Amino acid sequence: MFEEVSPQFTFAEKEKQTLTFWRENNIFQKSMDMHKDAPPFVFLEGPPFANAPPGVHHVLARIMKDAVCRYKTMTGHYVHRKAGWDTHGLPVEYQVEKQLNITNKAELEAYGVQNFIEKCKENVFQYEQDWREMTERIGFWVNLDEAYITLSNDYIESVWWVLRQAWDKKLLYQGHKVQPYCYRCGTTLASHEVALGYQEVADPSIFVRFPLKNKENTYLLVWTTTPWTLPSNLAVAVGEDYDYVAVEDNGQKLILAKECISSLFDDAPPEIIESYKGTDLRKWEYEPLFDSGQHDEKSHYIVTADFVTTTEGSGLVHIAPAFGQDDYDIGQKHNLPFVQLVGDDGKFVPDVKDVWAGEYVKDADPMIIENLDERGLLFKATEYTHQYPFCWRCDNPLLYYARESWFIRTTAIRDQMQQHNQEINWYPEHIKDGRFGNWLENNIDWGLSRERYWGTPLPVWICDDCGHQHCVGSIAELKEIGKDVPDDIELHRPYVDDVILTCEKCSGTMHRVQDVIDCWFDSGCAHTAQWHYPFENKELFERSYPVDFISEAIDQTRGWFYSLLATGTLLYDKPAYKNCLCLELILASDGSKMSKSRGNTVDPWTILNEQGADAVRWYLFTASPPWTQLTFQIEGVDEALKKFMGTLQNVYSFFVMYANLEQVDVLEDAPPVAERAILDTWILSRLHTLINKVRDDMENYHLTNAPRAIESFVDDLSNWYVRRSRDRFWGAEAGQDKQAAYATLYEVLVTVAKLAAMFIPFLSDELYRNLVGSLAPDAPLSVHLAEYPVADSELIDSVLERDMAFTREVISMGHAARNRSGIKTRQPLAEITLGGLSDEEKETVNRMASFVHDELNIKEIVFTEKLDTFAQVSLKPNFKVLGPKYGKGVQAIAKALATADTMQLKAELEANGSLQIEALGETYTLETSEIDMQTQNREGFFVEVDARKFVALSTELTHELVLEGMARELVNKIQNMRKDADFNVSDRIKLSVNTSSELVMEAFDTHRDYILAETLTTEVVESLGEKAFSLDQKLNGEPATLSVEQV
RNA sequence: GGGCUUAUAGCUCAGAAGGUUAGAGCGCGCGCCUGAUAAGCGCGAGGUCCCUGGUUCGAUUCCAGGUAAGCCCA
Repeated sequence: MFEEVSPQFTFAEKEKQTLTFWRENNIFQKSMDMHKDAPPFVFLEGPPFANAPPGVHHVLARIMKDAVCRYKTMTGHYVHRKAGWDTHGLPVEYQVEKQLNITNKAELEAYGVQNFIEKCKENVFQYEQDWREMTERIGFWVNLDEAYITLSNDYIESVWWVLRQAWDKKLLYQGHKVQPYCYRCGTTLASHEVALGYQEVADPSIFVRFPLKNKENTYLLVWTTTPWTLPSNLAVAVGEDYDYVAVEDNGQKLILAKECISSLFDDAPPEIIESYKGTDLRKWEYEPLFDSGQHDEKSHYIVTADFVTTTEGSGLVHIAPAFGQDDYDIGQKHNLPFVQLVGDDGKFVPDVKDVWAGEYVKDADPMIIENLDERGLLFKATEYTHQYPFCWRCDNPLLYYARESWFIRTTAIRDQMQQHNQEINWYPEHIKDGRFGNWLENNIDWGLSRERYWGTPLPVWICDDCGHQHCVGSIAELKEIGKDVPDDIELHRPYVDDVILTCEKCSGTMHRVQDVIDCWFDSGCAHTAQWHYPFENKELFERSYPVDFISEAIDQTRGWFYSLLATGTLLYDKPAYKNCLCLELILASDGSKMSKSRGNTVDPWTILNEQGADAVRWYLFTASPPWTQLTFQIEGVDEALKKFMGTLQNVYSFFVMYANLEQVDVLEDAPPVAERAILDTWILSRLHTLINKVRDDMENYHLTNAPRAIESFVDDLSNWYVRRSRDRFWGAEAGQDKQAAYATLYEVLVTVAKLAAMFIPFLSDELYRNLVGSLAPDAPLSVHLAEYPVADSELIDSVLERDMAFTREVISMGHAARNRSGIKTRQPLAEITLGGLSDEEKETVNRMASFVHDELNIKEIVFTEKLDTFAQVSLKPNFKVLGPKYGKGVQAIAKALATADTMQLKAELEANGSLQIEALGETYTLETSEIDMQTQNREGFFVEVDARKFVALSTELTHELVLEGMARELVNKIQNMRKDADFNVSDRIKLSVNTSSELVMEAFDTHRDYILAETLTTEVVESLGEKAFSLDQKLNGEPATLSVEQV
């Protein structure tokens, strides 16, 4: 006996019971342990931040990971699932600053770095409990208790080791990086913060004459909107392919882009004296406008650059490498000196001898403009309105500013990274050579350092005396060479800042650089640091690198996908991962981005509590491929629940209900498949085809096609197999066919539970445990400990599947014809006529005739060749065949066929196997295979026509048919009364029929046995007492009073 | 401004190595069935396959250029 399936339940409630079962029986752990010695499939969890509650997009990522890991487990792999947490970085610092009402570094230092760091540690795990609960509730199996945490000493030590490897390979260096910097807060800003603070402002827009060397009275006309950067000018950039001219202006020669003339000389166009290409100007030298100091490197000459435009300005761009990324890159490329005349405080340094020394740069703008004007170098000064970033905290304008930074020289390993990228399987594939490939191609060195507090400290110490630098690679080394290092040193600021080393060169005192590192470097070391390699777990690490599978959202191309690959390449010269499933964003139901500020986010808990985890999982798996954007619709979750899970649940409860009621032993006496009914062999064939399909999709990480195929199978199972087999389960006598039906449905349900286990782990397990656990106590406890199904090719009969599909198509057309005729299905009809079928198709219909009879309630199937009596016939060329053969002629043939006498051509074709037709003065001979015969609807609503066949209904009713229809009407009415009266399905009844209609009486007498059997009537009586359930009915228009009562 | 992606029915999505009647589910309308009831089934009405050019006998599909949306970068 199976456990009864109660009709009163919610999936969400049942899922909670399943969670308890898993927990109490350690199913997750067992599913890993049982494969301890199996080939490993290595999964690496991208560590989330737990300082905000999880959202639906996290649910998406987690179930994708889960499905792959579960699948791999069930197909016999050892899948270790270690969780991880990302913990360092600016977002945490800002949250803490906000809490403490700290607005700049000075306030923070005053509060105390140590206190601050302790607050950060608390903040990081603020929502850990939420994450744990969500993770468990959605059925994401990952081991949270052995999670790697990027703030742990072990993790940091491994990251230090990685940095040391880079150092030893000369890939870690100090340089400059242009960053948006707030002089008031004393900090650089991350890009997303910059995006917060754009405002429209008016800045000066000036055109300056730069006197050329060796060309008398000739000036470059240079544009800038930041006069304060002019003292740091070191070059002028032009566009390589632009046209430049020298024009005559008040006795001077000015050089500018030809296209800019009109915007700069509105009144009278000046005379053009000479013309050049951008490349011609290259290396021309000019006199510095201001004293920028003495340098070894050459400076103040023209270079070419691709960012120069002529839509604004003059086509000549002033370059100050200290203030702008483009400028900085130019400086690097041309080996310009580095001139930084502005200090951390946003003011000109005292070295500047001009009047603006010590002035805040923006305040110095007018002074500089005035100075240029006095010297006759100012051509034009106006204002320029544009978007400029301001500090989102203090509202001061940001300065783009080259700051001392530490870099990883990723450009040195770019070729290897590109090569490794080619070895990675990307899903979807276009990421490889698209977004990710492009990113690698344009790779620049990784700006690693952050002038902040909460992060992995950069383990570089510098000698105060001689400037010697040393990178520490382990705690042991730190203790060995550091002075008085506490035994339990914590590798965070401010604790490591206190460690002092002795310089090996000059015995001087070495202090650590103040920076921490980019937290993307932390998570990028996960493949190594999660094991505390190389200090521990050597073997484990070696077995786990590269990892088989990672999956995160697409924004990680520049984030984790990149950082893993970069560190992996740097350390081991191997790709860090083999398969990467790249997820897209989830949009809100209105198609816009989900964000807290818009208030259109979806709280996963609402859904988990109402519809449950399986429903939301199924929705996310099937709605669209995870790499396309999904517009999240709650209705979609409902649909998944009703459409798919409801259907599966119904089939399951149908099976359990009747198996228990009929006391069938499904495992005993199961007949060999070959001896089962055609429906059984058909559904088993479909099942095994499905197994192949699902496995194939899963091997290719297509997590959408697989469940979609399962859904379509379950639909067939319910709406064809069970529907057509219903009476085999409860009407038939015990015997081989009944056994076959039960055995088949049992096998199918158990297999579907296994097939779908990685998508709907809860419902699958419930089905499995009841169906298998009840009968086979030795079987695995849970579906998640079972082996994944393997297709038996012996059971696959593709011809049968095709034939069944064809039969259902014919039946569907029959339904349509019945609909048109308006005669309800309960009324039997004498015959249907089928036309346009090939001999093979006729044979198929004959073989499947019983389905057609039962579904359409007709007595006979007739075939006809006379298409034209029922449908309009037209002939068209088979374009696919004739197109390549005749080219242009094919259109003429089509025209000729359309205008010719169709019936005559058809006769010719049938007689000769070919026909002749004239088109464009040529005669073409066309074989049967080169012609498409198409049918269209002719008058009359009882015929259903598709492209090449039709189904016609005979609507004439004989007296016998009317009686039979009335008998079925009686059965229908009585069944409804049974239901209305709340009888059990197996209750036997007494029945009385009182009617003045002779037709009803005759039908009742004629079909008495049938009616009694269908309605479980054991006794027909004249009348029933008051207890009986009684109703006046109209039966096909005839009056009758029916009464029923339980025996 | 650059790169990548997407655009098919009211909504969510399939699809076609280019072939002349483009599919499904939901929703809507009509009907059926009910010994599966959080029911179920059938049928129907819904489409310039984003736009403009090009290649081709033939383009919604391939190419180019737009437009719109999203992400990333500047």
